[in-house]
Amino acid sequence: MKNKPSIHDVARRAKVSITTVSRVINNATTVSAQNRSRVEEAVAFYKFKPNVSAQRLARGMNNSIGLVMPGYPGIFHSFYAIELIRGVGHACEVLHMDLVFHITNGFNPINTGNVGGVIFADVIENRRQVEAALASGVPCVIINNKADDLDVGYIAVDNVQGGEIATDYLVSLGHKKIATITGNLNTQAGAQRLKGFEQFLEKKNIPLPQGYVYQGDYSRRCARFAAEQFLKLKEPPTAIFAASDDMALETMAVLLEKGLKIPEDISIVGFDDNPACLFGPVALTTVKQPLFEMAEAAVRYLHVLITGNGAVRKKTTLAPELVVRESCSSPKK
Amino acid sequence: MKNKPSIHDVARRAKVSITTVSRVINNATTVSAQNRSRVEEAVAFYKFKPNVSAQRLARGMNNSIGLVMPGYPGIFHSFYAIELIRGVGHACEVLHMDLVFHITNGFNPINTGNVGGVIFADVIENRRQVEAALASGVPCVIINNKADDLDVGYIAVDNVQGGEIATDYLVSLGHKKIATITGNLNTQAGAQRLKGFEQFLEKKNIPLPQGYVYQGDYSRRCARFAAEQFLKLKEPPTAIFAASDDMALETMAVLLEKGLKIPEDISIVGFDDNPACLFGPVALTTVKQPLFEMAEAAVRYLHVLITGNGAVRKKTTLAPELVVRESCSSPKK
DNA sequence: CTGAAAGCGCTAACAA
DNA sequence: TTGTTAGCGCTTTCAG
Repeated sequence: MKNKPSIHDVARRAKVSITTVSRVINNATTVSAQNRSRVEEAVAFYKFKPNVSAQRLARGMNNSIGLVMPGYPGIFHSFYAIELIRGVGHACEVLHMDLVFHITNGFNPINTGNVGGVIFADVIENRRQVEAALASGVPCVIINNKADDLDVGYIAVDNVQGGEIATDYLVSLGHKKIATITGNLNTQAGAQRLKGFEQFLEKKNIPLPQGYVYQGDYSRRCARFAAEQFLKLKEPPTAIFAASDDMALETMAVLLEKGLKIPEDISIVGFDDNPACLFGPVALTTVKQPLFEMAEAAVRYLHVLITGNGAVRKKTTLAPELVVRESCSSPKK
Repeated sequence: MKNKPSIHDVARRAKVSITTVSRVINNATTVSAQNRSRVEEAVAFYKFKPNVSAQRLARGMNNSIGLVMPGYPGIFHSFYAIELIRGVGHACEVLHMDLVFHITNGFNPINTGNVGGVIFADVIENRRQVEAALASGVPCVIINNKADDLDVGYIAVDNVQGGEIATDYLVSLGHKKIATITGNLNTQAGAQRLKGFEQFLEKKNIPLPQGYVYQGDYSRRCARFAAEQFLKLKEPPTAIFAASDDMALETMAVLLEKGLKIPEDISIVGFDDNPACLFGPVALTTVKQPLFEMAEAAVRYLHVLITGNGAVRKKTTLAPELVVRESCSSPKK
């Protein structure tokens, strides 16, 4: 249980001042080659690692970013959340920032004093936390929620457009009876995908009968119920737009179990581009959203704000993209 | 962009010393009611939050824990990893510790100087990181890997036993032709579940024909291949033990597609107790391992080591448990 | 190119 | 119960 070596130990061994050691650590150019190599030797000798707390305190700045995610059940098993975590984690590693991870119930205020910036993975029931963070002065950015009423940067996918392109594709194939299984409508993504769907149908004068909109929550479970409901309708849909790939997959499973053929009997389009959908009986046609990239962009955004060098666009909207595979075709006559 | 209030501002407004403020912040009992309420008023007035870096520096101690996870592709989409993250996150929140999240490729040394303790979510290709962390003197704990050759605490499930109880159940049902789809055999869990499987079969003198062990990697993709292989055998198995629920699910899907009935034609047991397996056409019989609890236990373990109060058991092995549902029955005569 | 000295904001003896 | 006083380990002027 040895004491950790400090900058003083290194300085003593290298026979220089702690200032010089500090310079070497921070790659300052103003150190003679001789001193530099002596310091490096001493650093190696002691396996010296600077104390991050001391650095942060002295610099008055913090190179760690907080990722706050809503803690509602199931979110951590969604492709969405995982991709964000991966993207944020990866970008942090590249930029040598620490990722501190907060799960929030929406009530406990997260301690923003402790991080240099914070990413809100979504804003569902935690607006107050965003406001508190903003008020405290830490740089913030919101992912996947166009918070236009808040003075905060965001990086979001255009989910209305996502709903539209999925629907457009189905309509272009000739479908007139299109149902949807929505995501959790408390999430902006869920609400906007539905909006895109309804909006496009209206524009094309395609009716949306009662029972064609099943209010889901992104879970496989509800997709199962939804699919069963749709099948019981007197006029079952010939195509289904599911607001997540997980739900689309479960829908397909139900349909297959009932002996239906995909896409011959019924077409499905999902949302996410979850790689799990490449395998299985029928490769899923879906709407791809650049989750990983969004997450990375959020980290870079904060990095610029924290370090103060560079400029950023405050509000970024990314376009989703249709990925055509095998789960859709024209309806049978 | 106001400057953050410091303890001095609070002290000045409350007309006390900074020490008293510090005492209030840290819930010391030795503060008069009067002073306490004045400090509280001032804290509220300034919305004062202590600077965590300064606290850590002054205390010489760090209440944050690092979670190190291997970064190989796909891990973040596994039930296993997600449950660990959830468990660690939850426990950290309860204990007021920060969770700093490290994704590692096994090469970059993680900076342990920066956390009070570290949890290794598994030890696959990162033994050197564990050794480095240990050498640096930070408290460490390993989850789900019985690293008996390292002087470090661990909390692990008995995966050999897990493989045994799954096999035992199948054997007790009367099966003689049992195949397995293994996990990634580079993981201890994968190797040990296979060991339990083989060991039990040997004990019961049940032959294990060539082709009955498919070396998988926990992914759905390989489960699909495995299932197809098994079906092509001249003597297909009447039961399959899959080393993860994901693989079991995909196996069931393949079997169902081929027109087989579960469990009448073939029995399946999985591993994990992933809630996704409750739904679907046939509820999966599986081996439950307490992932969330393991993760929580790891955090508590470190918390004790870091704060120095309390005692801990250094090596903990948890027993897995069979969860019987509907995917197994006796083989047809 | 180098080092002395003054903090960063807070905690923890130690006295009072 | 309170305040004074040293640091915690590092960065950063500012002289030299």
